[in-house]
Amino acid sequence: MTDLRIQKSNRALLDTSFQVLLTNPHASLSEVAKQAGVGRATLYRHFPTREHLITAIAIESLQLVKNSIDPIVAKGLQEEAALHNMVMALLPLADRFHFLQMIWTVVEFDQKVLSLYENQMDAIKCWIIQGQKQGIINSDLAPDWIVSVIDSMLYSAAWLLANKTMEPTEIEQHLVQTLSKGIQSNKIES
Amino acid sequence: MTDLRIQKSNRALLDTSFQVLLTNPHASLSEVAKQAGVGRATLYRHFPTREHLITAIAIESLQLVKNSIDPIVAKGLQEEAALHNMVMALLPLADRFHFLQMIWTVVEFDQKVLSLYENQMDAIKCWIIQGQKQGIINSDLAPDWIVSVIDSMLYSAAWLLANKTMEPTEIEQHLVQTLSKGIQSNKIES
DNA sequence: AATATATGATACAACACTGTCTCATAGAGT
DNA sequence: ACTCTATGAGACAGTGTTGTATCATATATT
Repeated sequence: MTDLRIQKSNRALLDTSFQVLLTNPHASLSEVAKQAGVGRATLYRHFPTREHLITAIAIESLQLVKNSIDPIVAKGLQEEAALHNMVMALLPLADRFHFLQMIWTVVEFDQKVLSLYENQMDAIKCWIIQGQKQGIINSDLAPDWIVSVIDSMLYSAAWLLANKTMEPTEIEQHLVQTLSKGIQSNKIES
Repeated sequence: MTDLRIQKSNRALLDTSFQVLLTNPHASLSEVAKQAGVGRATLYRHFPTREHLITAIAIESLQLVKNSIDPIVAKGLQEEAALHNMVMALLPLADRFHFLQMIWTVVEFDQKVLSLYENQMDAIKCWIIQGQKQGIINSDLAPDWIVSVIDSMLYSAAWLLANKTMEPTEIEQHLVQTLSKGIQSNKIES
């Protein structure tokens, strides 16, 4: 039914352009196509404009994030371990966060992408608020602040990962530790 | 001696282009000149190329940061208050950090700027290491990680400030609190 | 094997931005 | 008041990118 060639090109373009644009948000589409091992014309057949391409990557990134987060959010934030799980689930997607954050400054996003993003952030925010009610998360801090901190620390982690200045496992530990101490409720002193 | 017009144009260009490029790193120089209320030709007289302009902003930003940080680093990190002071000194310059971090991904920096930046980061790193030896800062965390976290949290703060989602004073409190708890040594339990 | 179609290569016009140049003018310094 | 010069406006060529169109070829699908 569906031509294999289409799927192959599509995947190569989606994957490669993500990598390329992550490194250089203003790489030309010639460059992207070249790196993807695909003709420039083919790129335009799959994605009519540059904006379409970026939007597609953004949507896929948000979908990946959603898939990782949803089950954890669903379980609720009733124990400290949940925060740990969240960070561990998000860390492999740090580069996707990085992409969204970076491209945001360069491109005006589609309304569809915007609402996807906001829904995602709202879900985390509600989850945080629940954690605050449960006494897990420090209630002195505004939920918006906490979400923003999680976001930016993932960015940090992604940067250090990309530049290979630290070992992935070490970054994991540091991220969980710093974040936990930074935002957890200080009521619990065992 | 020095023509006032030169100074006026130079200041307007430096200030405005910082603001404009902060919002959109790929704004054209026409746009920059227009916003600065200066002719495009004048911009090119002051800064021969786009790279010269960006380099000039970067150097000024690093200088501002240096001026704020140096006295605090000089005092050393021997008490918790020092960390507080550092954050408070850096917060007003969060947008400068934001700029450096953002432009970094877009432009290959001059070697001069690069070494300025690295010296700055090294100074903070040494200061952190000192704090670790003093038992103020958590020794489990790599200095590189801590520097990166400070950097990214400032970014967070800058973003929230820019988007006016939170009050400046509230952001200050949250920033100091989250950072302190996140990286301070946990030996001290009063 | 025969047909359909996705692809690569290439040419093309439209467009925006860069950096250079010129010239009249407004505004500095003396 | 006079001179010097920084500025604004505009024209200009060069360049790179975008998006469209065409055509022969390779490769799926049937």
